[in-house]
Amino acid sequence: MAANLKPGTTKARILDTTAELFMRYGYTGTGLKQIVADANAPFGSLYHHFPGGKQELGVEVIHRSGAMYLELVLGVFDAAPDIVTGVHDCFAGAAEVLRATDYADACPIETVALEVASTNEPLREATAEVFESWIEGATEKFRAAGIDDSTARELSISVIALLEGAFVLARASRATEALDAAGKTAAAAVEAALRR
Amino acid sequence: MAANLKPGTTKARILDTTAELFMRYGYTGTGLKQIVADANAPFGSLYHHFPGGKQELGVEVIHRSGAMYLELVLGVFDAAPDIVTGVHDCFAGAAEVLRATDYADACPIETVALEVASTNEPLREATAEVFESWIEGATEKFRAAGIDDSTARELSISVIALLEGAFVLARASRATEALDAAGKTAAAAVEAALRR
DNA sequence: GAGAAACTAGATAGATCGCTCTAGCTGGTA
DNA sequence: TACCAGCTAGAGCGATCTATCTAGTTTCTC
Repeated sequence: MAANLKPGTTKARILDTTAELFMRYGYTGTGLKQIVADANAPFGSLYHHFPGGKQELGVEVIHRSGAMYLELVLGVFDAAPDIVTGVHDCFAGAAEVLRATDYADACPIETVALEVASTNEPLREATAEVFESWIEGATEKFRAAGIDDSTARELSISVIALLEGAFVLARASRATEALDAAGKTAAAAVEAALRR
Repeated sequence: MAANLKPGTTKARILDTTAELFMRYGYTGTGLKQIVADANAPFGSLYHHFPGGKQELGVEVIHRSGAMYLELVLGVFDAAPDIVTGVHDCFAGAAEVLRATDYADACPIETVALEVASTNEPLREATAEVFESWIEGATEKFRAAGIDDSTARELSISVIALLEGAFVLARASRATEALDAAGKTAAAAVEAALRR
């Protein structure tokens, strides 16, 4: 966990920089030299804070980014008057961020998840844990709105899949049409579950 | 296009091998040395057939894999008695392939699409073209079933996003739960569009 | 203020990256 | 047979990759 870690420290700068680079260039596409350069950190510090090297850094970044993103999305949910609006706002917000960052900042771990799924067990497990935490977080919200357990979980998985899938299409096409369409479908799926 | 290309030739072997490696290891994660080794091809042949190097090879692999996958999915669609069953069968078939290949063979271009979206324009455009061809192919099927144009396109995007997103979750968790859930949601979305 | 621990700093090793280069081989045509 | 593309074959280049190593600096504790 990246708890009680003072912001602005070398370690925090390395983690934040790495998270950003992972979003844009992926795991294999991000070099350690580039990380320390962008983070204004000396190379030695990297291996001091992460003796396990790139893999240990990657695991920590995934957990950290995953936790931050969960909080961000739950915040959007809590600010909305109901869960249908909440889901809609998540997709709309994601579209806005994507446009503002020239289609770079989408999901912080999606690219890494696909890259490492067949090559690096510790990293794969980290991404699986993050996705599971997102699913559980969303399931809790849907259950609280009166949707039964099994439906709530299926719905959570589908909404997250819609978001992740739309990110791929949106980044490839450099357009937010996919996020708009997926957002509509996600909201409709939630409405249908509520009516059941 | 990879039309009229005899199978078994050096060029075809290179293309097929590269496509498989891209699925498992992504674009940056796949080395040219590994490609020629796996394809049983000499290094010189690679640059003879693809003077533009890795990028030209990548573009051709993306177009080729994209066209093959489109045909595969349309085949599943045509074999089904109706489009709701067709969509369901696509997700079920994908789950089966994933299980059979130890969660390696999902979408042939998704990983590459995310990797190159912010780093390589020609490759990014190739992935965007493939996704657009898939969207148009699905839209045509839905329109043929009586769904209006704009709804059909939104539905196509959503179904593809569900599939791509489920691939990420399934490969990360090494389980097909996400494909099952996304498949149910996709089928429900198609049913809803038909009832409109 | 002394000593230990934490951290910074960067040169460098060894492997691998994409790519270029020159030869040699093969099959079809004159 | 002579020739010429098309293709095969792989050595090797400069750059870059992750990781290790030693040394210097700062910060905290007693």
